[in-house]
Amino acid sequence: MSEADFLAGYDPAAFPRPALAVDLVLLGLRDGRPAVLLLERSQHPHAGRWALPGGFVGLDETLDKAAERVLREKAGIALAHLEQLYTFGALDRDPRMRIVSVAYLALLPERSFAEALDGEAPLAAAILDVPWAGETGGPVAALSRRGEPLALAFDHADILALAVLRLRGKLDYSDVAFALLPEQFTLRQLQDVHEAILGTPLNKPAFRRRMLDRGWLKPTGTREAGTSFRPAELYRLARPR
Amino acid sequence: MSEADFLAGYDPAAFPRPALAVDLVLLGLRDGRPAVLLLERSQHPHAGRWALPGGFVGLDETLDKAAERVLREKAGIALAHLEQLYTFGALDRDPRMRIVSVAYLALLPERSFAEALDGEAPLAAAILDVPWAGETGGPVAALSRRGEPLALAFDHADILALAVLRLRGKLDYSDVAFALLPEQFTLRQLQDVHEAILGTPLNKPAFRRRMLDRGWLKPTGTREAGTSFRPAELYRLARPR
DNA sequence: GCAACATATATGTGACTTGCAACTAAGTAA
DNA sequence: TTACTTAGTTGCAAGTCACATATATGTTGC
Repeated sequence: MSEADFLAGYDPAAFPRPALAVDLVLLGLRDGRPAVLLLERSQHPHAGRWALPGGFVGLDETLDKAAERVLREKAGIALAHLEQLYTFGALDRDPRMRIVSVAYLALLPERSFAEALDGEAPLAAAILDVPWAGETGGPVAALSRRGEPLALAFDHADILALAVLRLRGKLDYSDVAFALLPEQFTLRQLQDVHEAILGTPLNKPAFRRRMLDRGWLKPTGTREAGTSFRPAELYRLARPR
Repeated sequence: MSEADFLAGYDPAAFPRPALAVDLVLLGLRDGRPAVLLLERSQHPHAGRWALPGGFVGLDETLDKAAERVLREKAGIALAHLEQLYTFGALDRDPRMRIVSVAYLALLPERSFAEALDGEAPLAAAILDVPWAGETGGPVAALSRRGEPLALAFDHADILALAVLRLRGKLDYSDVAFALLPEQFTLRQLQDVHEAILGTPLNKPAFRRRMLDRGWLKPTGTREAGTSFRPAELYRLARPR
């Protein structure tokens, strides 16, 4: 925009602006299935429904910083892989006022996910039920521990659906999968992550070859402990994330 | 966010909000190279620099609608493929005040691109010089007609770089390329689009097979006109976009 | 009407990738 | 020592892709 256009068409004091928020999809794995951390809303609107942790963007913080703050304050998580997902701007997405929300995807290794659940924040885990294959897209459901679908607040079902879609799309050509694993992991664990996200079984030798040929993995020389059978080699990311 | 959190932590009247804008990457092809339409800024800040067309998001319009409006009002383009790219929220991206901008990618077929250039809006075309291969990523330059790099305003160089990156990534598995072509086109034209975006030559028979095997294309039965050699078959998209 | 020409379109082939099944290796447990 | 379970490997068929080559079909010039 030119400054003339700007001054002529928009007086920042005179025209009200949409509010700007960030919402976080806190995604991890539970029992080999994708899961998210949600907050139960106690007040209307959408009281009793489940919502993504979110917060407003301060004037003095970037979007990424706002997402980190929400991660810390609302979920009690110090560190996680965070990436911007999409910005949702429907007029009626929040009944109170116009709120535009920048959705972020946070990927939590199993341990962080469990710690966040046990922490101060009143978070609950919900299994993501994805009824479509590949990158078809479509709605997803968040299931309670008993397998019942949870009612989601606002447009958060759409945000969850997009999160799964994006993750599936990036899984094979990027290193996001490692954000869901501890620092050291076996190839089987890596395959389990891929299978959980994609929702389909993968061929073991082919997967192994592909991963090792990529050159991202470095064997540690140590093996996993505590198994009652042959322990697998532990790997780590060669170029740390 | 819970409503309690919301009311406790954020009084919409008391706390100032970032301004929210959309910026458009108007992308087309010129002489087999990717090109964008830019506006020269006449006022400070960044007077004399080149900027993406943009505008503020109204309280009563969605992000997509705001992008359509900018497309119409600032570029005089009635219709184009529009998709959200990324939301830029650095604190100092605009020296006047805090502005968060949702960047959109608009894809223009050659004809729309030329019409926009000849229209009312004072747009100029700039060739995109992409000095990296594949999806490496990195900075891009906008070149004037004489091949000199143009000084870009704000963080618009970053936005352009991301636009190229995204387009390259989506080119092969989505149908975005067709948004850069007229309704009817030859396979050679389609290949030219791919080569221009990717910045590398492609193998003809392989490209042809891949495209035809996808099942997206439908031969029209007619051929291109005006060639001084064997005219190629014209295709259209089977499932219109 | 006929060759020259330029490009469209099709075919053939070897290198590489992927999916699957069967195999060997290495640990625990009894 | 043997049974068992999972880790990790090997071999091969099917499919994909890049490249070279061959054929087809329009225009242009004579």
